[in-house]
Amino acid sequence: MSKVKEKQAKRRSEIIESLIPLMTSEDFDKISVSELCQTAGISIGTFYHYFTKKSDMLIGLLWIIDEDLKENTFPLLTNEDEMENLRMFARGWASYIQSHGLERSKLISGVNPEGWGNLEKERASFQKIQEIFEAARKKGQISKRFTVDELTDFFLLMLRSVSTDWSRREGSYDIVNKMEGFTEFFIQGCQSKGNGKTK
Amino acid sequence: MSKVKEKQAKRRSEIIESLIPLMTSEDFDKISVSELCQTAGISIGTFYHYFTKKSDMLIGLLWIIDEDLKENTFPLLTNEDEMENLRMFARGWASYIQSHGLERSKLISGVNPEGWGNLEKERASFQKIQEIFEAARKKGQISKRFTVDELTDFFLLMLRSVSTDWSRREGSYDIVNKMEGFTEFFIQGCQSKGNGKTK
Amino acid sequence: MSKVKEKQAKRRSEIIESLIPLMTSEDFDKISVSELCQTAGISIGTFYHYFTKKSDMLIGLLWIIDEDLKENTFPLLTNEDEMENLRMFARGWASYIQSHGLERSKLISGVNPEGWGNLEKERASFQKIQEIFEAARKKGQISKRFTVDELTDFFLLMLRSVSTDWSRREGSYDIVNKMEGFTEFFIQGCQSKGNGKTK
Amino acid sequence: MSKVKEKQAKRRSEIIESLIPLMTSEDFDKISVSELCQTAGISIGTFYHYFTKKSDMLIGLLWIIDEDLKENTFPLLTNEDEMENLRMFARGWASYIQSHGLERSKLISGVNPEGWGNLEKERASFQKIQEIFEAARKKGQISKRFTVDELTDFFLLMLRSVSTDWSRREGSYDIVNKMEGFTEFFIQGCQSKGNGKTK
DNA sequence: GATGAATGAGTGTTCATTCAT
DNA sequence: CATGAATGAACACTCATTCAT
Repeated sequence: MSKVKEKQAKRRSEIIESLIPLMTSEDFDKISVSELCQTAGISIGTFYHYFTKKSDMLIGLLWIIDEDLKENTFPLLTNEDEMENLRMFARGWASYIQSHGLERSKLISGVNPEGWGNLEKERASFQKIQEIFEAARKKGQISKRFTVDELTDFFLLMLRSVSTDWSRREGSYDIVNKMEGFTEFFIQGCQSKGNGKTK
Repeated sequence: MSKVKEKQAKRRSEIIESLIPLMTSEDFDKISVSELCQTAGISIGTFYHYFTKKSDMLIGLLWIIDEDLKENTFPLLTNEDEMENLRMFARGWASYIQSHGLERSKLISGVNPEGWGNLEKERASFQKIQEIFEAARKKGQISKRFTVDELTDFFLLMLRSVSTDWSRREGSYDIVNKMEGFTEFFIQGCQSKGNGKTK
Repeated sequence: MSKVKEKQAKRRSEIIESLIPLMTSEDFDKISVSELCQTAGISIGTFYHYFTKKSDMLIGLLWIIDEDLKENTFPLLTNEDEMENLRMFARGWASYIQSHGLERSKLISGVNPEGWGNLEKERASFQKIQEIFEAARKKGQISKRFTVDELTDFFLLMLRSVSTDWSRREGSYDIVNKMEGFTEFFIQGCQSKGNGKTK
Repeated sequence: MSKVKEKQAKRRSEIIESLIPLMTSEDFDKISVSELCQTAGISIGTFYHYFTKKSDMLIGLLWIIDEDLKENTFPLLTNEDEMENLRMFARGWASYIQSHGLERSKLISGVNPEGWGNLEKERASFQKIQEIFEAARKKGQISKRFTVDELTDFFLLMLRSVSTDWSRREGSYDIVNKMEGFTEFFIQGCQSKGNGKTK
């Protein structure tokens, strides 16, 4: 990357970083560009100097977060037991939130899933989780009642759910611990064989 | 209710009913009032005759659905075993969807959760589920790892998740059966005691 | 047409009429919608109530003018001698300008030909002139040096040229008489057989 | 001119030359400065180093073209018969287009006549044609029906018309020959004495 | 009760121009 | 000389809401 491009990329990241709190506290569609600019302390012209379209900002934001995830969490997911990888993923995710502050909690698992079309499906986190479940299915670790897609959706929903709750309570408890609990919840659930109505 | 009021309420309901397909197929914020009116076959003036604000329509819609739920599903939730009530609720909900068509599936558990403020929390379905979990907590049926609010959120997320998946696949499988599977998934999960890493 | 639609059409025409002076004095692209609205004494909302896009206004304007032309001038163009029809067209056009005021002079032959794409080619006036030249070609009344398209372009250019001049001089001379002169200029020119360099 | 100034002028010309294809293929107003810079391979800063305003570029462009015209075509216009000078001008112009490629055809007679204010009237080509018609008037070579200004306008319109047509057909015919035909058309027309309806 | 014309603040986006480096 | 980051007014267009008929 040339010096100029590098500088641009840096500034772009700075702007994005400054917008994370706003982005996570409100629906993206509900935030106007001028609001975005006021928050970032830049002019509208500057915004459009760095982002071609409003939605480019969002994509940039997700990209930054995914890069972090890829770098720090994905390398740890090498266990033979896929359920262990699931635990690892959840733990890595919870730690990430804890070290980067409240705001990002929603962004890893998806900010505003509705209306994103296929954007979410292309994201690193989504794909990684899907990979794990696919491997688990092959190894016979998960109940045949549920499809891989369903479990992926559901696992992401859980991540979102815990993160939202933690945000709502303003980080008043240990999210890593809580996350472990829910992960077990999840793992027990998806391994269940019967229909629960055993006599 | 006076004769006049009754007539008004009836017309209001008619309008709402005619808008359910549209409401469920798109994000409420993305639908304009004029689009709403065109679909319902009424003028903008008429719309504002029956609804003070655009969002009143949405509230009315949810109210209608909740009424149905209250009338047909709630009376069945009288079992001593709260987990059984949970199963009942899920089954009632799945049946409702099956008999009323694809479109309403999202509306029971919430159309556009984000940005609703506290609207969701005031809804009958949310409150009923919360009641069940509170009772279950008192009876010691659920793990202490999770709060009632968390479980309520999570259960609703699951309902949404299954319904969304079913919509996406255009009703290609038996939702009642699928729902039972996920309910068991859920029940097993929330009864889990350990953290899964105990040897 | 229903009562409502009729009323709408009337109002639309009123708005267009009130904008003719502005439309003819400046490049359409250079006039902003808000300027248009201020001139017409309506709000931006009202403008968009009657016209879907800014350019719809322009099309409406041309339509009104063409309708007038069709009604009053076209029926006269029945002479066997096509050059006589050309004279008639030019005279009808000049009269129209004289009775409707300065402003419309440009609009018959085209306001801003550049960037119109094929809009101009679809206009009644363009097509009528083309028809006349085609008939003239068949009857052997015009030199083979020039194509029908070229002559049509050129004749319209002449109309525009005279009208622009007359506007510039604020109607200080008799346009009908002037037009006759130019029409003869034109007719002599397009009947020329040689290449002018005969020794 | 100082060495520095000279170098500046040279660079300015280079930039202008590199922009001719773009300038002639699109409406000047529709081309943004950044587009101009990208095409010329310079930065926005550099552009504004050489041109005070965007429109300065256009004026510079016309100036270059006019210089060429002055140098190569004007010296030939010395015939006693002004109509011969007109033929010469048209021929010189057509040759110029043929040797410099399609793109410049519009630029000689004017790129975007509308909205130029008096810019066009100050251009060398306009003034030269006007001089010819003035001389012709004095010598009694042209009909008294038309003013010098009208004929000048009209002659330029013809040049534009032929050039536009040639561009549109991508140079598929011999423009010099075509131009001769139209010049004769024009000359015959402007020498006409009667009103054509005399018996 | 029913209508739809009218409103105007608000939206995302463009772009000529300035200026510190 | 050259750069491109920064600016902000301006643009076309949307839409929830009001109100006279």
